Amino acid sequence: MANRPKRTVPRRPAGKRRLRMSDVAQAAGVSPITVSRSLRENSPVARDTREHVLRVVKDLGYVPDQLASGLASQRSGVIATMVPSLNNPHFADTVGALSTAVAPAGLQVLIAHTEYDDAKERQLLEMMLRRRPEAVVLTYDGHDKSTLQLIENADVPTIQIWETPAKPLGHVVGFSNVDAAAALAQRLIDQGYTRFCLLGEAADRNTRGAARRSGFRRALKRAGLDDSRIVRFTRPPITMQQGARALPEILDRWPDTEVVLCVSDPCAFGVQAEAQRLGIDVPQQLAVAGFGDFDVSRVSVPDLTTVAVDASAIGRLTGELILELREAQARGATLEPQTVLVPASPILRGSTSTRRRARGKRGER
Amino acid sequence: MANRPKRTVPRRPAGKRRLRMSDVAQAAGVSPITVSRSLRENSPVARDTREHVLRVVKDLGYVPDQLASGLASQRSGVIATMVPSLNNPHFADTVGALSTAVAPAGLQVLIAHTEYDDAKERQLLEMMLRRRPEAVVLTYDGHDKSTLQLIENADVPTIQIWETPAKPLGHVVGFSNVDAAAALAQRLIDQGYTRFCLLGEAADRNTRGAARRSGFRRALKRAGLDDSRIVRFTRPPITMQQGARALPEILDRWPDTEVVLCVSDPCAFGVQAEAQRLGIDVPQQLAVAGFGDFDVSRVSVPDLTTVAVDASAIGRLTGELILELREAQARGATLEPQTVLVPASPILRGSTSTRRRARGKRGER
DNA sequence: TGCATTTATGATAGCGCTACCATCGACTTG
DNA sequence: CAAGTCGATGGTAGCGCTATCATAAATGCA
Repeated sequence: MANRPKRTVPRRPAGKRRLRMSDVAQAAGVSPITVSRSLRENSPVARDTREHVLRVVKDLGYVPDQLASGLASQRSGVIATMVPSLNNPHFADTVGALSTAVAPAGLQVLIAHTEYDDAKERQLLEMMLRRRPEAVVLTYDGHDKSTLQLIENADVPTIQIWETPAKPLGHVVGFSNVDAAAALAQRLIDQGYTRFCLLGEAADRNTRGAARRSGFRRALKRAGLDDSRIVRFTRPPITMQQGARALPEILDRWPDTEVVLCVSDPCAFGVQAEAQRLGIDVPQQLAVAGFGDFDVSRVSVPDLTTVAVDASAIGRLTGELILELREAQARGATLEPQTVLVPASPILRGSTSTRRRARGKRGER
Repeated sequence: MANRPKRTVPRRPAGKRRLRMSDVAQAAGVSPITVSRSLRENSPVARDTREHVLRVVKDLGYVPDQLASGLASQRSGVIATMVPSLNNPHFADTVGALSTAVAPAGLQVLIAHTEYDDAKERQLLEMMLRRRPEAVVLTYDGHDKSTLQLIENADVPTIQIWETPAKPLGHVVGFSNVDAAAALAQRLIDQGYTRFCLLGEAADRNTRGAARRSGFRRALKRAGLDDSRIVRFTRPPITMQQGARALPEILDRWPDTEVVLCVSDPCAFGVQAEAQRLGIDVPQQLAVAGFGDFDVSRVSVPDLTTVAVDASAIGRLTGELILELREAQARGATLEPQTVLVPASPILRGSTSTRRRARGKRGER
């Protein structure tokens, strides 16, 4: 059993080796573990020792290696977040608030955008799971089976946001898109509107757009109104351009339409802009409503009726939930699946009239 | 030299232990290293062996641990990206394209948003450096000293995007905001406009907004025109609302203004919407131009004159550059600092008139 | 004062993977 | 046919950190 010779060449060239914890320890005259403890709060180190070590850390410009730390502690410090699209101010706000909320705990948010594609979602999720995230945040209700399997195997806390799924995978932070959309439609029905057209995406399930359409239709049906005037685009997100292109089709198929209910504000802005281009007065000849209370809806002329959602709150509350989960885990406890609701309520603005309207006006155009 | 007893309790409870590579190896009847090689392309494994191993991996639902892999290989698979704000369609496009470009190589993009705050930038950058990123992407020109020090110490390839800094830290993928803004202003000067007002952020350096203003002013100065009509907001990003609120001030201070040049499209849209609200015709009484060719600029009525920038191309080219760097590093080579330029050119649309204008029209309002 | 308890620090052994070198057999080549 | 070459696989020793246990010193309590 002859001893092989020790490694002759170190893996990293010795000349420009990166600083390690042991280098700091040596410089500070303590053991590496004391440096480790000094760098973490809530570790039993004498105040003087910690101050001294931190000074040395700063002087040397030492930056700890979180790959090593994560491997040893089995805590990656990563939160995996799947969003359908980065290019959506709401998700940007949510993710921003989430990362701000968890940053003090040293957690970072890793984002993947699925582009509303199941296969891509699965693949990206697996990529994220390799980093052993401490929580997975999903901005989706529907997921295909292999994705669900992946999450189940991973044994990681899951938080679904921007939704209230019928069968949650774990925790939930969101609101009911169905109810919020229905509430908006109801408000417009109350004002005397009767002929609605719905603008949204093709899918009939598993997207927020589908949920909103279903809410719109529920309100119309309950009021005994026609809920069959629907224009569908391919897949989300629906753009301003698509909204603009849809208006002529709507006017062509249902010339007496009074209100266009859109899956989201950008789409509604497109409709409104196209109406302006065509010389159709909003809201006198045609009313328009969106969903989400985007910036553009507050600035456009007239400003847009919509549903206000507090995107930042969703992110913040998600972050707080994650911190709770983490703390519970540290205590060896587990948290029951939580459902946190955030408000989402209609805001009536200039793009829909507040007075009861005479019927048929638009039909005469 | 008595042997201490071996650890009695394993770190992870044995019951629900996560699958490791050695489990896969055992199940497949090969050594762990063969599993490792099978999972990576370009590793010398017999085709049959690899297929067999991959099947076992799939059957067991094994997901490799990238913390461990990264630590051992000294390749984190992470690209650190600093953006000022997530809530900006351009950066969203750039980051999206970047992550799509590098995904095939197994790289993931870690994003931090600095909110245009130096201290925050430094802190977030250090957080990212702990993950030992393989490249750092900065969407900023100006950085304070301690940030620069951090990057220098980290010894990591750096790519500055959306800019062409005077003194680049490393590689660059972007365009000259100064030149692009000057080109837009020049086109408008060519059309006969003479009285310009500039709308932008407070800072005079180190932001894209400052660079654009300086480009606008350069063109005005060269044409012998007044470049002193400037309205400044606090800090970027400038919103639609801020644009809207600025218009009355502009009209008050310089009633004969012909053109409002804005630091970005959202701001320009705000100005245009406010003009509509005030009954000022765009472009007949007032012309408006933005920067960036956002969605809203193509849909609004009239559509907005702007500078088109290919945000996705910046991301894609950055990704390709990173892959090149990586490959070079694998060969033991190093790449000279590259500068990759993307096009950015003015687009004249309805918010500025294409006909030479009679002067003073607006003054008569 | 003596003993239990707490506090501060250290030594050791992994965390799960891959770099490095070694080995072995098959194949080529003069 | 010996010697070299190459392709496939494996053994070992880390990567840089922290969990765990051990130990020494300080403190509390009767």
